[in-house]
Amino acid sequence: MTIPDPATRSSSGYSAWRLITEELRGEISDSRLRPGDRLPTERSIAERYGVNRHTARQAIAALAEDGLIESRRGSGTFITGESVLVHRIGLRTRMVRSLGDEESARSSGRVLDSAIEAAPEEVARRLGLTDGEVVRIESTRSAGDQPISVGTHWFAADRLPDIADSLRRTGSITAALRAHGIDDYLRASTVVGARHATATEAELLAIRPGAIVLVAEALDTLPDGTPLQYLVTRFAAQRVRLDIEPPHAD
Amino acid sequence: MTIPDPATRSSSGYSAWRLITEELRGEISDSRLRPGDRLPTERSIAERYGVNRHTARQAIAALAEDGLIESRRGSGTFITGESVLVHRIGLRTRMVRSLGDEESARSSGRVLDSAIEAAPEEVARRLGLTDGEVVRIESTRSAGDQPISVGTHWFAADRLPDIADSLRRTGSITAALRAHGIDDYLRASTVVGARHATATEAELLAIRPGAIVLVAEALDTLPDGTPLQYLVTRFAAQRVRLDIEPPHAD
DNA sequence: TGTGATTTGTTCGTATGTATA
DNA sequence: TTATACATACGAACAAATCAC
Repeated sequence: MTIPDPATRSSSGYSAWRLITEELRGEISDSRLRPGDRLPTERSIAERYGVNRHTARQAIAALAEDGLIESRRGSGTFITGESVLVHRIGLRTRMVRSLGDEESARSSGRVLDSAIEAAPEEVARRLGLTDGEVVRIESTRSAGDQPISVGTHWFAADRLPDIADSLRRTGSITAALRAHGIDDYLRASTVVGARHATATEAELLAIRPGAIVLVAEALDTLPDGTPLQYLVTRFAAQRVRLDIEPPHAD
Repeated sequence: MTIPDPATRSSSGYSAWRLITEELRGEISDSRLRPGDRLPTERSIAERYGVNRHTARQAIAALAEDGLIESRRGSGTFITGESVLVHRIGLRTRMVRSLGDEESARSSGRVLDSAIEAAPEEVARRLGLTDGEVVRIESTRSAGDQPISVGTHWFAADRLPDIADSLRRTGSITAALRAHGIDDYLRASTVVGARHATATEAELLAIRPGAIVLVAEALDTLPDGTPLQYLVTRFAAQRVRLDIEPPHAD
């Protein structure tokens, strides 16, 4: 491929860097460039297409945001070959299950931070609180050494004032709730969206700032329907798919 | 906010443009900048933070990719105030339902293209075909004048050879299947991911190239479990949330 | 071990094109 | 027509991380 003149390009509606992006994307999906392979250097790509290094960089950046490649300063840019985890969203399933296999056993959660504070409006509405305080917990979950998700959990503070400590001890919501006499809870609703990661999220998830996160906003209730936990979980989209458990046919 | 010296920044790990991005993002989510408002010009942002216009542009570009803002050449950059549609994924619900409301009535599908061809491996596996041909249909769905999703549908060609024509006539999968004597079908599985849009998808969905699409990969079956339709739907993430119908408690 | 070369990351400067007001 | 504002692209410089010798 050669980059056309600016005059030709302007009529076609494609800029040089977009053409280069598509070209490189093709080489990756055709497996001409395979996971672990090193991409040519910015300079050589720039020379190959007869453009400035900035232009080549912009093309490369677009691929990096898709998680197709990963740049390492001083070293080079490499084709990523990350395995995809499938996280099941269901009535009772809260596990991370690997497509490949036995990784699930090594899935582990960790509490980053917790606080008791006034309930934000949205949270109060979801938890059915007219007014009052909530326990907010920030957590992460990893499978093996790969971070999978970061989550923010809210519980009514009057019902479960020290849920954070239990969670810190057990490393699992289910176990922490059991310690408070709650043996079962159900997923009442889940809404999924996607956006770019914030700087903090990117750091916690070990992805590039600007990479995509899947955002799942969910409400867990007791079997009788009482709201228990409102949570917002952000998954690294390049590593995770959400598997929606089908509703049971009546 | 002031951008610290490069020396100070290098220890903090944040570049100037990232700091500006976060700052602007905060102003938008705090509603200090509201939908329809105009962002300060690149030049004034650059001056405000004492950086080069390129640096300001890089910060602004990150917000544009999130769909938070929209740049119009010659005019300015504006805060987008797109309404969010909630698309319900459930056992039988296939409608697009607006948060606001009455938009749902104006939801309409359109067939872009169809062909009968050999089943790709993945599709054959999902549809339970050992070998054979499939009908592939490319479609779009809009609510009002806003494109919501583009979808690729696959049906076994021996079962429903002219499903494409029926779909073209009726504009609805449900109606098209009814015309072929199929009165009911169920969602058997859904897997959701997210990635950046391709150039084609961006054009069809009226989003910026590089904006995010939610990708839902699903299998519909007859009530007896026979695979009926395998489909991959791409939603404009900046306009759509997927609402997962909770499984019924036994 | 250390030193220089390589490679990516960030920033500034400048120029030109294109769309809009 | 003119001015404004965003889009793309080139050139230069330096920083930071890594690698090869």
